[in-house]
Amino acid sequence: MSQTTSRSTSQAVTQAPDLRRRILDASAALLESDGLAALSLREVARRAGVSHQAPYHHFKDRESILAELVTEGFERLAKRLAHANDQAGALGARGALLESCRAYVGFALGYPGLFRIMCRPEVVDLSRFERAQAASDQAYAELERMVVLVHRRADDALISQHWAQVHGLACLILDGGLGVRLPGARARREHVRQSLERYVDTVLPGLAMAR
Amino acid sequence: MSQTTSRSTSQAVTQAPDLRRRILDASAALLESDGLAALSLREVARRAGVSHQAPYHHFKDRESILAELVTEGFERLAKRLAHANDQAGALGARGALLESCRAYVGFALGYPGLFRIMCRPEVVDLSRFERAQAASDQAYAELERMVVLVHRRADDALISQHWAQVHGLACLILDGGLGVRLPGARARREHVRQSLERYVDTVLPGLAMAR
DNA sequence: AAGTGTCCTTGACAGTGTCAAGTGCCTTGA
DNA sequence: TCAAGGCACTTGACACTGTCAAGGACACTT
Repeated sequence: MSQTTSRSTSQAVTQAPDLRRRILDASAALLESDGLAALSLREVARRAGVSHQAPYHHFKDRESILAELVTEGFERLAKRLAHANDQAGALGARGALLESCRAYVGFALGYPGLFRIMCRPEVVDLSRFERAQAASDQAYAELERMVVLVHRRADDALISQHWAQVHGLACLILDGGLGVRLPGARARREHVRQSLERYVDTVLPGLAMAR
Repeated sequence: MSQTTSRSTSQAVTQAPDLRRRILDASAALLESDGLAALSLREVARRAGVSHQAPYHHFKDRESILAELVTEGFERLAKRLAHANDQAGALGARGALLESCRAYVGFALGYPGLFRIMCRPEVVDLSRFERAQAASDQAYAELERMVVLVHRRADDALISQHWAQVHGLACLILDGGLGVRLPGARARREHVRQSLERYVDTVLPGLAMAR
């Protein structure tokens, strides 16, 4: 009991300062390694080395844990998109747009398990979680900023078109038929590169020639 | 025995000729009304008026039931896409492309529960179900046919771009932030119309002016 | 020293998917 | 006509899940 209860061993220091954080980390790890179906509260508790009820002291229910992961995911995504936007001065509109697309798809392919629950309302209902919704809105705002940057105006249909393009590509590679048709990470990356460049050249035909 | 078995009550005639079909129908209904989370084999069996193990005589497991629904879904989607392609002669490339996009998104919005499981590999792994995979390939082939029809060549990046556009729009309205930002079926339909027209005019700028 | 709140444990319950075994009815073969 | 066998389904059990309820150890206040 000296290990688990009294947090005085070096092991405890490295792995168990904050159970809440440990639960989130174990959940994220399980999500990426074994998928959503394998992510049960009890398994998470087991991996965190606590009883099956311990997580309930830090989260209301299973969905709340996933909502926290989703929130962090949207925040990271928003940051990446913002970074791309900020490079518009250095890279120009075309370069920044391409960078933004890469950021979105790259995030999805980098954290497939996380990205999936970020867009599955039956898993996490964003309207139930204010912070998650806010983080999602923040990511949307960055997409909008990019569209304004490129097209010089904010048009809902334009934003949708842009968002759908990157989101669709991400989903299709992750979950849809494109992933099956592109075996290997290298083939995927190459395909993403080509598809995104073609997209950028489609919406910015003028800039395409000048590059 | 005049009917299938000796369930000779009038009720049986109307509701119980084929348990396999009844299970599929109950599953589909549950999927659309209460969502995937509510779709349990036992609830389906209850609604079909049989014991919780009866479905296992017709399907290997839960995933097999969903795979059958997914198969039928892809077949219906492929048929709709084929119909749009076939109208290219009458409507021209632009009209047919628009019709194809509408078919895809319309299908997704018309059967949201079904469309979701069609693109969730953690729910139904297509590679496990030959017929489902074939139906999916059939739908892909129709998308490819449309791209060839419009661009006069088959280019993987072009197909991805097109597919991502319609798929992304469907997913975002169904599951992502776009649905939240578009309350009401009317607003959604209008938004879809605008986004798709803008997309079509983007990939076919020449035809856009001549319309 | 007593009380109080925090963090965690143990125990229980209903619900799930699935395996194993049993039951009633229809068809078939002689 | 009647026994044999198979088909369609039922009953029962198991391990697993999320969640509710209650208890128990410990630190802090007063």
